[in-house]
Amino acid sequence: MLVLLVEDNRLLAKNIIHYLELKGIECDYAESIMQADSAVFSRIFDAIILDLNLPDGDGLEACKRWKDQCVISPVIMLTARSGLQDKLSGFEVGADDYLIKPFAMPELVARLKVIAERRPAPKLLKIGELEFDFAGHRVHRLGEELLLSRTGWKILSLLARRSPETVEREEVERLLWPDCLPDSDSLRSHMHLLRKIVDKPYKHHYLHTVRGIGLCLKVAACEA
Amino acid sequence: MLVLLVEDNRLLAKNIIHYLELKGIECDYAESIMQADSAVFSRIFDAIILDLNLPDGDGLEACKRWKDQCVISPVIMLTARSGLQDKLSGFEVGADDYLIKPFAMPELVARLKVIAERRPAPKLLKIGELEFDFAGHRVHRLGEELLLSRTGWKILSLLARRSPETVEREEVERLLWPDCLPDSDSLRSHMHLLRKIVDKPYKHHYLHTVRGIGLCLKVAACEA
DNA sequence: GTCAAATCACGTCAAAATCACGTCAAGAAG
DNA sequence: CTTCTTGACGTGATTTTGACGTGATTTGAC
Repeated sequence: MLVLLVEDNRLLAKNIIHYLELKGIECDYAESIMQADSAVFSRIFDAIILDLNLPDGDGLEACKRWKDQCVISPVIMLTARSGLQDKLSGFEVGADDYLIKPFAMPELVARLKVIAERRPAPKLLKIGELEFDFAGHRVHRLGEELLLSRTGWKILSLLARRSPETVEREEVERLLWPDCLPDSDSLRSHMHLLRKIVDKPYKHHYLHTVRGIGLCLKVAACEA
Repeated sequence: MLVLLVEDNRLLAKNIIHYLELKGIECDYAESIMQADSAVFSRIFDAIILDLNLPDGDGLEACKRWKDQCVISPVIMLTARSGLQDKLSGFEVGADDYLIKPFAMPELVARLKVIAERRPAPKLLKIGELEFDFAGHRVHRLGEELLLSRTGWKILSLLARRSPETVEREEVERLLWPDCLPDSDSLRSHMHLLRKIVDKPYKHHYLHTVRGIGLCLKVAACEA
């Protein structure tokens, strides 16, 4: 089991990580929302432990954003906010469980196990004629499956999660080549390949280039 | 949504039922374990609210029995027993959530909604011609038992639990070698062995490779 | 201000390099 | 003995690279 711990209190974090590892649970660690974002979108966790008071923003917002963007991993909120309204806000933005500080480690582990083993049924995201299944890593257009390469899927799913926002070129490149951006501009080729599969065979085009900015995936105005 | 409320305090029960119905949640009612048993085995509930102190026995035992007998409805325990050990016992026997009395109705509803949407972790599972017995660590295909190695079982059961999701290669490897991922790619060999037993002797193939992503086990489109 | 040249961002394509995977067999570990 | 690991090989898919064309945008001299 692999969990992501998002917690800015380093001492507490260290204790949690240590305890989880004793219990055979592997643990990635983020101490800010920014760090958490890049972790969440780069791999799938069996669960995310989310503190709500973070230096660079509110955990509630982050959780809502993740759920809106079809992040599958279940989220357990870990916080000192103990009011009923606080809890309800947590569940409102998609939390799978809510544990109040101070808490007992064994209870955290018990709840982690429950939410990790019983995942929510995968939801499908529809954008026009496109239908995304993030859990199955598949896309369909008008019922037909689009056979994408690994890179093609990565690009398209990022754009879908952000749709109809425009995603900056650089961000797409960071997703594809996290270590070092390529000297040449091979993203162009990938977009070409992607378009050939996603848009070319169909009437309407969903992949758009915003010159000088980046890329976006959205329903064409004329179609809507 | 249909829930089963198991609670011997009639006044509290009436309040809960009333509140749930306000929220559009249908509610069956049992005031003893005996009544609960007959309800649980006669229909499938989206969730079961289970009080632990009942006139004819302990809720913990009932819960354990249900889970042992593959009742898939999630159970939320509702009790005055607030000790850590009580909670752990609850999760131990398969509870999906644990709420301490006194509680706020809106929180109960929020938690009900979360657990009702989750996919259950069954002990028996059928996927096409395959039949899994997770407790007994056995698989049958068309009635014949498949004799798997320890590793083979681990891989296949993970894929089955997640079916029809695609499980990332890395996650399968983490399951097999929790400590350190192997330098060489021996998962390929295991898949080869596994396919020889699971798929090769039969017409339809269930094990699929999603190139660049991972593996999945599912009923082929053409078969359905 | 305006016009043309230079520059830039992008689409297109194909060849080459690389990678992921299925297959198998021999050896190691239990 | 069975099971697991390793490594080698072949194949086809994927990714990268670089070259070329086009139209937009900037630049700078007039």
